[in-house]
Amino acid sequence: MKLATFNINGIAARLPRLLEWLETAQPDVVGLQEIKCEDSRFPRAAFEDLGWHVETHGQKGFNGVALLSRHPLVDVVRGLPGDPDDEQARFIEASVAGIRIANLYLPNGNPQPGPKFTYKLEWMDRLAGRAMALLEDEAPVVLAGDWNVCPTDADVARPDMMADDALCRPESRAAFRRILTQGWTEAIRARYPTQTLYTFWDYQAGAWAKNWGLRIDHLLLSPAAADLMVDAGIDRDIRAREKASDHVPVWVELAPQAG
DNA sequence: ATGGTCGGGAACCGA
Repeated sequence: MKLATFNINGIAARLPRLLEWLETAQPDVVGLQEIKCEDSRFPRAAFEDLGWHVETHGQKGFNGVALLSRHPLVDVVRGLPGDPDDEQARFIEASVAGIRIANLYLPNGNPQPGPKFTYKLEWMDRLAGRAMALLEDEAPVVLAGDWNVCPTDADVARPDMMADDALCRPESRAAFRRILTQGWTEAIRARYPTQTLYTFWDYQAGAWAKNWGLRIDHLLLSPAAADLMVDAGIDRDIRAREKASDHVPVWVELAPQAG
């Protein structure tokens, strides 16, 4: 079972690139972030005609997440539990083939300090609560998404330039570590402990050409899921394509479950 | 060159 996360930065602009990548990468489940459209405007048929199951949680213009799956998606939860007043579409969760997957688009938090940074930290605190609850699940669990957190300076090409950025602030990193230490395994760092790896390159200032990247898209595995991990990777090359997203897909391959 | 690049959606905001 291959599970992936991909911030596509607008489904309307990215549909051809996304379909290409699905064809070549052959994932079983994909968490998309920044679909940037209402549910009614998501091009469901483009995926359903190819055999995908589709669940969306969108909003007009910004944010928005979706799940694509080769197998049926059941027990869908839309919105991060814990704050009924939160109107931002950043979280969708479902079960597929005995695995629970939460797909998240964590708030960016810039500029910091400020209300957006406060919202980011509140959102991470709420996510920590949901993550803790999910660890009680009998199924293997994967927390997938654009976390908008560089866990360490090794995940930042230009740490000096990013020191005051909400993606790198000690408060953001501490909140990320608090979730990790509940018992989650970060798939890419487990698979590649010391490699310099990025998942995002800004459109500005020739960041891709200079490899000024950030590693902010992560897959966190519950202990049961980590036991099943056979491989993980970052599909870096598609960043070079015309009309590419500023993020690239990150994936993990889990072995079939016993029994 | 005191900007630079995208996407959404129709003037700017978000990243």
